[in-house]
Amino acid sequence: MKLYNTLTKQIETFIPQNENEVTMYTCGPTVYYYAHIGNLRTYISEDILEKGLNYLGYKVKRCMNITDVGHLAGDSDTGEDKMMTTAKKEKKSVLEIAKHYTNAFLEDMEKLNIRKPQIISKATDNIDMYIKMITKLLEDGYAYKSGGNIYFDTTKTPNYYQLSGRNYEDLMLAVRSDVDVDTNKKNPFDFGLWFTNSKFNDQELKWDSPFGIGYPGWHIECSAIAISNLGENLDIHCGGIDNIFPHHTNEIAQSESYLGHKWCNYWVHMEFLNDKSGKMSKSKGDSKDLRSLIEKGYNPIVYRYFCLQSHYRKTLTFSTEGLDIATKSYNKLINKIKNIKNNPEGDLDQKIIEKHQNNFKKAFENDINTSLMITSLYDVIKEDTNNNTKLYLIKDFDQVLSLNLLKDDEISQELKKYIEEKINERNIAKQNKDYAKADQIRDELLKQNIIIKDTREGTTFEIQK
RNA sequence: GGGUCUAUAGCCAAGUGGUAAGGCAUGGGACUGCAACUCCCUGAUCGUUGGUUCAAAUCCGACUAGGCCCUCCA
Repeated sequence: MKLYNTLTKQIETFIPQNENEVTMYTCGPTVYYYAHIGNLRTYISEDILEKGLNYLGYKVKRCMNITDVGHLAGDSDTGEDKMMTTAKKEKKSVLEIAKHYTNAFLEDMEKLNIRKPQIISKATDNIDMYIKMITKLLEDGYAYKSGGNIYFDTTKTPNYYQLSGRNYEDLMLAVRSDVDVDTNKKNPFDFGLWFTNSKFNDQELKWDSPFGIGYPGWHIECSAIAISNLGENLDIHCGGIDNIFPHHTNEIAQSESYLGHKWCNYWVHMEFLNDKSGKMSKSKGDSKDLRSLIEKGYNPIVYRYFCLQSHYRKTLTFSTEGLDIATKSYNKLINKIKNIKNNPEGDLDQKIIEKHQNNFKKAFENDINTSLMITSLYDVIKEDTNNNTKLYLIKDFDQVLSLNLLKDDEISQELKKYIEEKINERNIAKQNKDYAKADQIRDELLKQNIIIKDTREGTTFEIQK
């Protein structure tokens, strides 16, 4: 298995610390609004990574956080807490907001066939661990108290800039003039671990701690949740590419300072979903969430298919045209599979099976080459072999792809009977050359999203989703 | 401005030194009462430009364009 590692900027052979089990941490959402489809692209890629590793025979222990403590909402220092902003707007408590959008997030995951991570942990459930870590970091001299807050001293970690590929001087040059400097910090890139004295006085959730009543900084959460759930040595840490700096950089600094040794071996970052103008994001105000796609009639699984055609380390341009094309392509694919499914025959050909499984594996092992994985699915469909062998392989691949390739349309007996009667009626009309009536029946069914198909074997139907 | 990534046909893309996979779309044909479905056929010398090499889309340099990060964001 080859994976691109942001830490070394190279494609490396993946070797987990335990032979058969992989620990995987994936940064989760901040639940102040519906997840953006760009966020969801990242989770789809992570899902493929997890299932692909399963396919190769690894057990995967995956953990994800849910951020339900606030982060700043605005770009400037007038910004307020995101969770607070929504809470005020919707006249609910911060926790009610968090609960609502956490559930919505889990529903989105389910609709996209993303497996729920084995461990999901809320930021607000881990305060004790933050306190434990911060206490030790203070004791060991990695952190300091200033102006009522606790900060991490970035000059204490020699490899602070490795992940981001920057250095102190570059960052100094890059300091933006429109953000006020926090005068409590010793060094400009130090970051807060615990705040009791925020510039923003509207943080709703606060906890008691040895450092005073306050709330945790933005980075300690992931470190603490990862370490307490997955142990001191992590195999893979995933997240969106924008997390490289500062979030993951800071995670490494605080985690390794706390642990006293290297923490995570492989850092895997997912590229963005853009539109023609560039990055799509919640803060940009274009609220492209999965719900709005479904309202427009798109199948969530088509969005998954759309994402899988591309590669996780390449920006993908989102457009409705692109999604329309993906819809056609996906429907065609499903149709082809249906034809195979309707004519099961033959004994499994182990040689063929092995050949295609190897191709599929190779595609995955090549830094998660999902578009090649899809290609190998098409290769199976085109292969000169019996249908049962094809079905076996399609089912096998779909364990990873999760595109509902073999899912049956759930249809009630009454509906089926009704449609069959209508088809029968139409065929009689056709025999009598009463095409007006035949077309009328076809249109009538179409209005109910039922599509009629005249094949050589007879007339079949399909329910449009 | 600094860092970093990307650049293959209309779109998504494979390709990791030996003369460009695949999917969708387009056009043509078969099938059909018409249509849809299905099937067959159909397209690019790889951003530009130098260089290395017997040989480059593939390696190196320059340039151009674009994305992302540098502020919470997948």
